[in-house]
Amino acid sequence: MFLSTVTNNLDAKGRVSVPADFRSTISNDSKRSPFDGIVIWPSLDGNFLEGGGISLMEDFQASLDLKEHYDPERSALQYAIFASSRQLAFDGGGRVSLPKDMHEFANLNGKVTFVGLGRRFEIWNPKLFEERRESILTLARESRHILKTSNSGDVR
Amino acid sequence: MFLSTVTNNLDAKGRVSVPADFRSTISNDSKRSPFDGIVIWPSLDGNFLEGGGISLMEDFQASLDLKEHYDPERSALQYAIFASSRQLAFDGGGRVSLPKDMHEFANLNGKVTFVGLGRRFEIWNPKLFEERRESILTLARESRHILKTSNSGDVR
DNA sequence: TTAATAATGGGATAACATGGGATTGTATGG
DNA sequence: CCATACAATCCCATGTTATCCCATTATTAA
Repeated sequence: MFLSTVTNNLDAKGRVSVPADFRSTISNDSKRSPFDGIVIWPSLDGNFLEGGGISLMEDFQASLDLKEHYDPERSALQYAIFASSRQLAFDGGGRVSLPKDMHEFANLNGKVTFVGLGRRFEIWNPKLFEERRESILTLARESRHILKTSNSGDVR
Repeated sequence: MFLSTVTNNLDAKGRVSVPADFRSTISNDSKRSPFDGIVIWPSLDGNFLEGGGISLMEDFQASLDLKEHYDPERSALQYAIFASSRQLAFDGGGRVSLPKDMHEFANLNGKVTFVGLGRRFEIWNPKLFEERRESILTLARESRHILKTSNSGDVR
């Protein structure tokens, strides 16, 4: 499970260390398929990247298999995620190198922020993430009374 | 699993490098049947090619075997895929040579784009692919809220 | 303090995509 | 049956890019 938020350096070669906690999450989970690395793709929700272990893609594959072949949703998702994604292998130090087009998409330079979100994670420009975080937390505060009454402990 | 999108050169001899990731996907998967290459066929959905490893054909075969011999769907698919497909072996450098009729069908000249879609991939004229990609991603963005809920929450 | 885990920098090495020539194979006609 | 022409395949050479490997520093744990 991907938890916590970590900011690491993006070096001149385009490499960045994946947080050690994320790496161990991936290696624990990847007994099924032994790709030692991550998969990332550009988000549909904004200028940041989304990612996870290869098993995330396999789960996704399985859910696509349930849809009809001609289902437009199915091909939309295949293009948006499978076709737009990249597999990035870890080097000996647990780093991956982010492709240049991904740099541009997510406005990455110097530092990148990994945001753990359970099954998957996000990769942000730290400054943009801070703005996003502020606005989302504001929203959460405003609506927290709704959360209290509407469920008993299962806040997501 | 076939992931990401890669554009490579089509040389004067009609050869093109299959992306290294695709090749390793095929060789990992082909323990069942050791054909070192790909299988391609003209798509039924437009002017592009579809393809995969030989194991993909075996999966098709298996699902066709579930249908009755006289099932019209069965023979239609046999004609559309098995009869229309070609096996293309890798050369020493991981290239295949695309037959001329396939060039014409998919409007290939100079550069070709490999699009990973999980179990299979597509081969496009880069320009045509870009148009298709734009329209599909637009659709995906518009319906992404639906997509989120339809995929057990966490996979977008 | 010492050892162990992480993150990071940089040089050496291997992999990949690509072009061109040489060789083999295959179909066709004599 | 052999000879020829054409095309397909193999093989090697190249530049570029990515990856491997080692060294250094910082942080944490024993």
